[in-house]
Amino acid sequence: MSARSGRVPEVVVRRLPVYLRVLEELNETESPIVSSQEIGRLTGISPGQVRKDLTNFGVFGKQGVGYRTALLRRELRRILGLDRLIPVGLIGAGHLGLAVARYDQERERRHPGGTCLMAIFDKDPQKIGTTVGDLVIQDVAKLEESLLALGIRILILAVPATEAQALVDRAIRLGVRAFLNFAPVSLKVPPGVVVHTTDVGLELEALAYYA
Amino acid sequence: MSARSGRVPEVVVRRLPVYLRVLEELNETESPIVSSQEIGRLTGISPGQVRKDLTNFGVFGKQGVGYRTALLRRELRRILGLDRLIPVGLIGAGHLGLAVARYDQERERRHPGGTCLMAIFDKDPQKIGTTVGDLVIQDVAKLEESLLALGIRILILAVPATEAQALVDRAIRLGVRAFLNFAPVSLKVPPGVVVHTTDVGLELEALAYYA
DNA sequence: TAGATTGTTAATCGATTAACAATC
DNA sequence: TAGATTGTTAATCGATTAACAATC
Repeated sequence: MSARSGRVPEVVVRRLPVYLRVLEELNETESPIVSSQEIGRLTGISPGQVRKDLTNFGVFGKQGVGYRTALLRRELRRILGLDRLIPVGLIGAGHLGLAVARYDQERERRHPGGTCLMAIFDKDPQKIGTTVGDLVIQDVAKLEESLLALGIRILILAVPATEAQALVDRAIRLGVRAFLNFAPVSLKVPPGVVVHTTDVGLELEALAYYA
Repeated sequence: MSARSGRVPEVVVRRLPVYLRVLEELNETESPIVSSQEIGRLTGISPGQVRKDLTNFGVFGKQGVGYRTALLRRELRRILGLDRLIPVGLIGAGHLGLAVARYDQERERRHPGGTCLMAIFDKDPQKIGTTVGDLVIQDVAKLEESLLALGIRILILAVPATEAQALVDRAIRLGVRAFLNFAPVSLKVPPGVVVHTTDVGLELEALAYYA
């Protein structure tokens, strides 16, 4: 989880998709306008926080009125870069990797646009060539050429802990700067590269404290 | 992600399993003693932070020397409650649920003790009765009696967003106070109940900002 | 206009870092 | 003892909250 050079705190960037989600769920006709209070109620984030977060990126509301739902939704998509196709790759077609792939394909079906899973890699010859949805699992040996050909900009890692670092290093060399890591290992990356790690083991052990 | 009444910040509790992991990976004979500097190097957390976090729970080191590896490991397990069996349940035997179950069974095989997945629930009659490792998938209709019988204290949710809140409410009524939620929805829980949500969709959208 | 809600500043809160006395 | 490292306090940093002027 490396900080990026930019000026907007990561904690703010992580809240933007939460705002976007409630805006996507709001009915356009019923709620053409939405207030920071309403967004706060739907997300559990304070209205002041919502307004402060948004002002990091510009002025989107009208005083005394609120935010135009459609406009704010569009702006958030633009800020996050989701107004364009963002090709995503996945390495590791084990149980977890396949689950994430299917989960994401379903998510894309419901909310098209933005991130799009475009390649799955594995090193197991038994898996290479088989399909997941409309994707064919590729040999990870061809990672470099495939990442470049598809313009992959986010890479999901669902591989054993021992293999994750080497794969990240290879992908960074090709210009990938954003990783979602499911391997139970903390990855070393240079400044400007962001890694979000989701580690079920660590989560359970932290929850044990409260259980 | 609700705050707990206790005095130790959640951000500290979340670092404890990270410390524990490096202590478990350290070779006892090679490193009978470990310094905060070494822990810091292995985790990417500053040595001062390591010491400060630990002093929330007591005095475990020796000035001028460091921490006895075995002792600190044992103390961290005790602090987190991992010195006793913590029964864990899982609802949802879809792709993601099954992947998490298998991932966790593998984790337990390698590091026995502490959290232990003891029940899997689903509502699909086709899945009920089938096995995952040595666990038989149970009917979620029997959630209440099974949670009580097994003494489940952490519940993992791998169900559709629409079903998560109702299931959390049922489990809270039975005394479950810790949840690991994979459903793409923010759950409302009373004070004293902790929910850690892992949402692949939100993660990807936040990463899009950096991609 | 009166009422409402934003954008923004100032105050508060909390976490991290720096630094060092204690002490092994 | 001399060197090293903890435990702890003070200083810094950053994020959240409160409050309100601007203005629709």
